[in-house]
Amino acid sequence: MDIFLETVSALNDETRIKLLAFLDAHGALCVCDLQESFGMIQSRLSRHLKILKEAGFLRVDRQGTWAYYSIRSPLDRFRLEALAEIKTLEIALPQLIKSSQTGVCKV
Amino acid sequence: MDIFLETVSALNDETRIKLLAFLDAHGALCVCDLQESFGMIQSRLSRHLKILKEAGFLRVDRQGTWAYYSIRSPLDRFRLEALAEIKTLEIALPQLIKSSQTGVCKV
DNA sequence: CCATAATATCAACATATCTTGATATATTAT
DNA sequence: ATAATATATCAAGATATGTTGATATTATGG
Repeated sequence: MDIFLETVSALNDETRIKLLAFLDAHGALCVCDLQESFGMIQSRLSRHLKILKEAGFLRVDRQGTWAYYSIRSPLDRFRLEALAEIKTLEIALPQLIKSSQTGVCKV
Repeated sequence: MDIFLETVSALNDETRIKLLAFLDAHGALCVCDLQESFGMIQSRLSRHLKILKEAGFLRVDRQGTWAYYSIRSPLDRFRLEALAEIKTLEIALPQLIKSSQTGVCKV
């Protein structure tokens, strides 16, 4: 029950749904990239990523000071279905800005 | 997005998860029965049933003053998967008390 | 029409969640 | 060690959600 509630609770936020769709579309991205792409302040992003990670949706790979977030694989059935459902939604996602690669990243 | 969020939001509550599991197990029940079975006050139940209904999980059949709630059918894929996931959870459900049939129903 | 019963809604309060800005932690380079 | 950068955490305020008790609505029977 608790795990299911944690999963559902993680899905219960528009920002996090967009993050899942975005990461699903673009693969691994660091907080920096997401910050630039979504025009969102860093603490807010960090919080949502943490919630998605703890709910089993995301994995993190740390490389130096960067933290690359991506969709966890494999996902169990329900999370996979949730992600599939999210992909069917017509969500306006931002343009990807890879500030981590252009060296422009300034928090 | 909005519909998905409404669906997920409806699932984001322990009481409602139990109600779904209970209605799935027992079929159509009136508020009265649920009230007795769950030992829950009527306004609280009514609220949760409304949320589940508006999120597309439940249907209501009114017979006189009674309102019989049951799992809506057919359910779309995601809601079906959610319900399936709920069924896999080991939730302690209350005993069914059909006060509507024993005539004991007193709100 | 009036009373009763089942259900729905409302207002007030409590609790949880989200956002923001500030601060802390961790890693790399000098 | 110090500085700089990326990320994480925290505290405070704003908003949303859940619970309760009271009241409203709707249908039935006398």
